[in-house]
Amino acid sequence: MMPRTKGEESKRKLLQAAEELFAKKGFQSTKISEIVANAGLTQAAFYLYFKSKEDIFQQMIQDFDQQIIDLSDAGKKVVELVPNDIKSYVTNMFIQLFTVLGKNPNLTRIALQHATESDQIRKKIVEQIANNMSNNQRFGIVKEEIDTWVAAEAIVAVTERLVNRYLLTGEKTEKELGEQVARMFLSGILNHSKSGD
Amino acid sequence: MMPRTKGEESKRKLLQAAEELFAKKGFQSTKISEIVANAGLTQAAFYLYFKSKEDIFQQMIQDFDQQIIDLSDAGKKVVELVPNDIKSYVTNMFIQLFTVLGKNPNLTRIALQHATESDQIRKKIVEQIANNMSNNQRFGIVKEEIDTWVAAEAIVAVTERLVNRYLLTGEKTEKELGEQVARMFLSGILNHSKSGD
Amino acid sequence: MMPRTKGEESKRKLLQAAEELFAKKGFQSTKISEIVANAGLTQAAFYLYFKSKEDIFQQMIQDFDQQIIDLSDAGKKVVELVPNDIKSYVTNMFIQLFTVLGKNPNLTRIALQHATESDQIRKKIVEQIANNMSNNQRFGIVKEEIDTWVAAEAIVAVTERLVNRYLLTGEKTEKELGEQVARMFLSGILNHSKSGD
Amino acid sequence: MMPRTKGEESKRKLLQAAEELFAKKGFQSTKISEIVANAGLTQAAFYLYFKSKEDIFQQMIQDFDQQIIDLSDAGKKVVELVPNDIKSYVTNMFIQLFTVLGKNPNLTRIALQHATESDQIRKKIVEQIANNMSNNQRFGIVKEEIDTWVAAEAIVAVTERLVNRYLLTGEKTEKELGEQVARMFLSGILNHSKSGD
DNA sequence: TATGAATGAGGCTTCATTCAT
DNA sequence: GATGAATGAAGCCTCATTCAT
Repeated sequence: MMPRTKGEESKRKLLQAAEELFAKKGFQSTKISEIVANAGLTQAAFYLYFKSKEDIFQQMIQDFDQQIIDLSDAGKKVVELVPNDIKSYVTNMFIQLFTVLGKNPNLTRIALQHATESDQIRKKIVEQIANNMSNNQRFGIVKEEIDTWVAAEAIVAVTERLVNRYLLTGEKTEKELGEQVARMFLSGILNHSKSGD
Repeated sequence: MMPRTKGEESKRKLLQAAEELFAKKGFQSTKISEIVANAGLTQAAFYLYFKSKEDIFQQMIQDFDQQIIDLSDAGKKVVELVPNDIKSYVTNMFIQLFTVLGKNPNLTRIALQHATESDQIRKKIVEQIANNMSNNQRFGIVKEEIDTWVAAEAIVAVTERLVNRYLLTGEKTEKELGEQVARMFLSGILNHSKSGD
Repeated sequence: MMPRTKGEESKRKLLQAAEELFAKKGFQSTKISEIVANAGLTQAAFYLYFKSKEDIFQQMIQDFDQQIIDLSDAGKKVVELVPNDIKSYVTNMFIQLFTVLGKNPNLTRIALQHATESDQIRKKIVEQIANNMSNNQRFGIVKEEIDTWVAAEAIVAVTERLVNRYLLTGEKTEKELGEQVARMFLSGILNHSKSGD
Repeated sequence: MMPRTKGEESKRKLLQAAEELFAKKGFQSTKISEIVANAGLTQAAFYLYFKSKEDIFQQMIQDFDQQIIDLSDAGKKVVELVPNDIKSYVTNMFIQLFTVLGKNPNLTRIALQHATESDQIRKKIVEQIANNMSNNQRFGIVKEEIDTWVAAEAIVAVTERLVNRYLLTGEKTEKELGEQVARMFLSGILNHSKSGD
């Protein structure tokens, strides 16, 4: 994990600098000159490791993308379980979502902003949540009248925004947010169950 | 409403073109050359009506800003009413919100994206909703344990996203979305009332 | 002299405005938009009276040029006279020079600055003075060892500068400057004569 | 003195080209495209070394400014000496002045033309000469009736013009001009002394 | 006699990218 | 593995000038 060679170290520095700048100023507004300055290198060095500005962006997203996929896969496995305590299950899922996105606030911001890419990533997350929810709808856990795609979009939008607004600023923790959101959505989405509050 | 002079017509065309492009590609990525091309004018003409790219943006936002303020004011008046049918009241509020933002999907997208400005506008909307909700909290209508600011941010985030995802594409109407969202949030936010479904 | 028609009046206003601006900011830095603004007209109107920016400049210079030629001619006539009082004659010449240039401080400034033109006008003035002086050299009035062309250039340079520095600012009058300059140059240029101080 | 690195060499070429063009065509009329063309570089290269057109101008002036200050300081030291041979002293001063300005004919022209800056630089030179002269006036060397500031302005104007007219063209040397000018001004400014011609 | 509207050409400046060392 | 130097392409903006009315 720790870079061995000087080259790997330089590349890491560049990725790090780019991540911070992209998050702070957006992709377009971030200049290569700024990235290399923040990384303590020259502009030419940048092109030793990346083919273009777009390239560094892609490489940056990839890792993040993988984490999302992992979350997604984890999600799939949980689907089959019919939880005793639905409420805590859902709350947990929210906390998980906040945790993944909150661990990479910069990447979250970047990924969900960059036009083309964001749609890809967002789509993956939304898809995973929607499928999950549809499944639970078949089990009678999620209300019939809920449009699971709309709900999934809503959940992602809320999570994304609250990460930026409260997690990034340190005003609230993953747990607090997860609980708040669960509370807001739960009884709207789930059927009245004995496990409700 | 219809511009009388040629100049006014040209300015309108430029604003129109800019709005579409800003919404589609973002402020930074939109080139003045594209705006004027879409408006059927030359680049020099642009500067007959706007001092800079930032200027056209500001002028564009102003109108929208006013509509938001109007909505805000309308909202304040409704606060005092203790509705018999809370559910339909809230649903209505959501439909209203979708309608205002949905009427200006481009502007919504632009305003809520452009760094500095977005914070201003978003803040106004969120503030209005949060205050409204806090009021209702005092009346015992909204649950104690809800953080109204978090909830308001959530509502705006959801609305914004669904407008872009479903209203803009024509896949759903304001009414459909308003009802869906009300359904999702309602029982999470409101106390169990006889007016619930 | 007073313009009869509206057109003449407009043209006069434009010339007036241009003169002031050219003098204050130079030819290049003065924009047509500024000229017409100062004249209370539109840019299109400008082209009713002048073919181009260069054109208004030329027309402006012409009048001035004529005055210089007139001074020149007057100078020639005086040459033949062998004055009794050389000192007062020279002083007078200086006062005259200051008067002509001082009457048109703007034009002086403009004419002597605008690259191409200035050389023409300056040349005329210098030539006239140099010839005059050479003549007087033959009469033994001006010292043999004086290079009359150098002296003439010097005289014009001094006059030009002092007009700008002291006449334009109102700090000194033509008379004062004429006398000062005469005093400075006289005994350097003229042979010791009984009319010296 | 000779630039070591390629970059320094390029910067030097740009300064050189700019100097010539500014002198020939004035600041405003000189385009950056012309400067870089004359320096054999591209327009982008210009911005490797200078922040703007104004910037290259400032850097150019600085050196010159320093030389003027040095001359000024040298001048101050000489003030105290009551020279035996005033004439040769003054002649020398003129030769010195011609030499400094003549060594940088372009800069002289530029510095004394560019509005804001020129006033600064000209003022410095004029001030130095005027003070010098006032001092000598107290010693009875310079005539009472001479306005030393007017005289100083005159001297600078003459020097400036003759440098451009005769030194730049190679028609006359510093020595020749210095002597001519000394001759013209000397007896006008100085009291009749045994050291006069 | 004048104006409202528009434009072509060109200026300054920025930036991602390349290449020789 | 890195840098100093340079560039091409493109962006924003200005300004003298034109033309229909």
